[in-house]
Formats: sequence, structure tokens, C-alpha cells
Amino acid sequence: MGSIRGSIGGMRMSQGVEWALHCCLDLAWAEGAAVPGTRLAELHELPPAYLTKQLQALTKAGIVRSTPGPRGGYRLTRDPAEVTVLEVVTAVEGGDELFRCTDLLGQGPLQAGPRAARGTCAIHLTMSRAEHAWRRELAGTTIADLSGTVAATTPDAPGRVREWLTSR
Amino acid sequence: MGSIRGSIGGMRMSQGVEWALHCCLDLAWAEGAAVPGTRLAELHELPPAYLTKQLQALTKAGIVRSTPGPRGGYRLTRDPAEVTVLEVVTAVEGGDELFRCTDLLGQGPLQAGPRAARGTCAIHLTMSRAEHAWRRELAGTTIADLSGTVAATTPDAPGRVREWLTSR
DNA sequence: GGCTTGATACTCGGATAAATAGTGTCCGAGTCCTAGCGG
DNA sequence: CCGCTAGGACTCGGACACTATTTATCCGAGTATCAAGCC
Repeated sequence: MGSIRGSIGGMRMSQGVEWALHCCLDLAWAEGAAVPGTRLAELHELPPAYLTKQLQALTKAGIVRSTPGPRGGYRLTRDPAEVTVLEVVTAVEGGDELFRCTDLLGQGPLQAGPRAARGTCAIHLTMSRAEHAWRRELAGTTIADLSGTVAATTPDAPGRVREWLTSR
Repeated sequence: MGSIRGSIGGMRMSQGVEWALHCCLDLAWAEGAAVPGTRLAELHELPPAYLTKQLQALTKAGIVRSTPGPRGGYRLTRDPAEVTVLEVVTAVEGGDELFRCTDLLGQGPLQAGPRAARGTCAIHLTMSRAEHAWRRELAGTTIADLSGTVAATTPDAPGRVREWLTSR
């Protein structure tokens, strides 16, 4: 009862981000081999058509490259160490800011001055700072880093995934 | 054209957060005087009934205190210096994490080990770290800080708002 | 004149609809591989 | 036996429904104020 249950859900990140991140990891382990979206979907037990949609976003962002037809699929365009988590998040979620300032100070009966003209309001400033810190953290981690972390706890995982993905 | 236009909107923060923050600022300037939600709404030209809903969330979180009846309204329960931006955001948006890990590694044909049992996966870890940085920034700023920033650029704003709010 | 008492107006609070974004699915366009046919 | 050609199967990409969340609104419950009547 002490919780906020009754009122508002809360902003959460799109499911697609998690999927895209995992797929990037898988593709890194595939080491250049083309992997169809269908294969990735059944590896994680996800809806294939919808996962394709997320991979499409990665394609538009230039993170992966797709090739149609038999033996086709998705491949990373760059080295895993050159792809940051932020890039993936931005590709799927879009680049707009979390907080959108509607310039409340500039409107209303008081018209607290045309502050929009000379800079951002205090609230917007604080939010931007926080968001920047968030992005900085995300930009500091690459797909290769994630792979390393996983390998540290489960050394055989990459190999097993690679084998399963490339198996006929 | 280079943008992500076609695919996905992007996660953005609820409008209510901005409204709630501005209202906290207004209440701080009101200096303990009770201000009805209706008054706050017309100050910012916002839908009154919906703004009330946000203030309701602040009430449940214990940030403001409401009194019904004539001469009633909302008041801050604490000193503006003791209310952080994070508290307001959490009150309105809810406390759950932005990134929700669905434990993709633990499912699927490979079953990469019951990692859920021994800790969080690499992706979840990175996301949590970034989110923590975000929260830390938000927790480092108080309503009083915001007030100070505004006063630095527009010294007469607090007084004007106070007078307008407390005028019959 | 002071006090009781009733009505009134104003406030918040939760329950109820409309709009928007996220989720999920389907079918068509394009490409490569494969198998058959002819030389 | 080798090259050409037609078919087929597999892939992605964008267009089309469905569900959940956000946004917005309304009406009822409660309370302090105010005014009138009574002592």
C-alpha cells in the first residue's frame, strides 16, 4: 500500500533495447557469419517478426548490415569494441531527450520573461545534466566489454552460442 | 532522412514530472501559504483536473500536504532544501527501473546457465550503473537549488509568483 | 452582543473515458542457391 | 563433362492490427467559512 501502485505506471525502456543488445552480443560471437533474424528469435524464444523490426532499426543506424536471400542474415558492420551500448539504445529508442521542456515559465499570465531566448530553464538544465551522465555511462561500455563480462562468468557461453548459431 | 523517423517514438518522461517540478517551485515561493490546484493550473495554463492528479502523487509521496475546503490547497511538507528532484521524479513516475531485464540468457534452447541465481547479467549491470548515475545527479539537486538558479537569472520572479498566487 | 446552528461554497480524491505509443503480425520484393537441360 | 537457364526457397523490409500506457475529464466526499437566528 505504501507503494505508488494506484496512480502511474512509470517510464520504462522499450523491450526492443534488451533484445537488440543481446542480438549484438550474439552477432559478435558469430564472428562475421551472417545470422538470420529467425535464428536469433528462436535462440531467445522471441516473436520473430517483431525482433526483425528491432534489427531493422539497427540496420538503419548502421550498426549491422543485412543481406537477403539464402545464407543471408545480419552481421555487425564494425568491430565489437567500436560499438557502444549508447549507440544501440539510441538506434532503437530514438535520440530525443527523456525530458521534454515545454517552456512553462514562458507561458501563463505572468510571462516570466522570454527565458527561451536566452537559455534553458533551471529544471531543463538539471534534467539535461542527469541525462548526460546517463549517456556518458552508456557510451563508456562497448559490446566487446559486455562480451568480456559474460566470458568472465561463463567462459563457454560464446562458443556454444556461436556453434548453435552457425549450425545448419 | 538519416534519422530513425520511421520506426520508433522513443521513451520520454511523463509530462507530469515537469508540471510537478514547477508546482514544487511555486509552492516553495508561496512560503507555506496553501495554494489550490486550480490556481497552479491557471498559472501555467494547464488542464486543472489532470494537474490535480499529479499533485495527488506528490501527496502520497509525502512531499506536499493537502487541505480541503475554503482557504485550502497544497503546501510543501518540508523545507525546499530538503526535497530533491529525484524524490519528485520518483513520486510521479514510480520507482521502478528504466530497464527491465527479462533474463534472456536464462531462457531459450541453450539455457546459458541459471545466471539469475548468482547475479545480474552484463547488460542489466551496465544499465543499472547508468541509471544509478542518472539518479545520483537528480538526487544532488534540490528544489531550493532550482529556486536559486531561477533567482539568479530572474530575481523578481519568485516575488511576482508569490504575490500572484496569494492574491485573492 | 455573543454563541449556536445550518447552509453554502470551495477543496481534494478516486473512478471513468479518449488519445497516443508500444507490441505483435502479416504479406510482398529481392536475392541466392539448386536442379534440370542442352551443348 | 561443362555451361546455361528456369525454378524454388529463403531472406529482409515496410504496411497493417491489437494491446497497454499515458493523457484528460467528470462527479462525489469532506471541510472550513459565512450568515442568520437564538439566547
